[in-house]
Amino acid sequence: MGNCENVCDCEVIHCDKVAVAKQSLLDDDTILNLADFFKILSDSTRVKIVSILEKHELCVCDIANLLNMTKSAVSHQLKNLKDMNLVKSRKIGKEVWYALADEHISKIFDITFEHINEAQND
Amino acid sequence: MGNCENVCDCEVIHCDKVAVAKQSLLDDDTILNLADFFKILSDSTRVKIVSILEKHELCVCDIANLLNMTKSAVSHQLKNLKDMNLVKSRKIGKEVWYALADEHISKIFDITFEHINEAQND
DNA sequence: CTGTCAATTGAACAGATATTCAATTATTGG
DNA sequence: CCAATAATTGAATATCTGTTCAATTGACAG
Repeated sequence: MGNCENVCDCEVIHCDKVAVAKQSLLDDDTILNLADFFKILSDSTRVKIVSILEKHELCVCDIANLLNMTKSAVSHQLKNLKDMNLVKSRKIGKEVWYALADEHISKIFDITFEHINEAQND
Repeated sequence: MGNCENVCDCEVIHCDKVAVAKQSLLDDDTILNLADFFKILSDSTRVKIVSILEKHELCVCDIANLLNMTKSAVSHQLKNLKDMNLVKSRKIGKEVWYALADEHISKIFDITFEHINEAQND
């Protein structure tokens, strides 16, 4: 202890363990991509939208009615979801129909359910 | 169109589709649990911590050194992670060792990687 | 062309959140 | 008991984010 550089406000660290851990650190880009992906699912409104589009293709107005929200608020969130490649859209006349773009989301939701349910049994 | 109640600022919606979608809506509690779970992974610092603890049990000071952050900042985030049952801790003397509490996270990370990588090939 | 309506957009505001800083707690060794 | 130190805690601040509101765009019908 103390024979390796401390870059924070600690005096004693476990140098060998830290050195090993440092080698398997993910690069910043990967970390940021992961965080950004989870961030898009960190809001109730967006989770609702995704869980709906998982099963139904709907237009903005439909979703707004389902969630009892304004078109504007829904549209803003749909844009966020689209930017992150979670939903896709197709325009038909004046309406824009949205659907889920990726089947990974369903898997992630399922595993997350498992985690939540198990965590509650503690 | 127009023969079902509009609760938002839209005039025309697809009543039948909305009615069907309404039946399969997840309840608010479930939605909130999902969003809260993803929220905990929506921050770079916490993703880093989780990805480290995925492979190594470390104390607060070790993590702070690895991430070049203060103990305080790391401790705050570890508390958040622990509150959401993502990490567990054991105290040995003055040190507190943290480790991953749930193996679901690794699966979720893997699937998310797939999604990110595929999305980039568009 | 003109009016209507679904959808998007940008600015503004209110609420949430990550880090910092200072103070405190808990444990060990002398 | 006292000093040292790993860790936690709470308040404060700066930044980020979701919704609202008003204005605009784009497509269709007459």
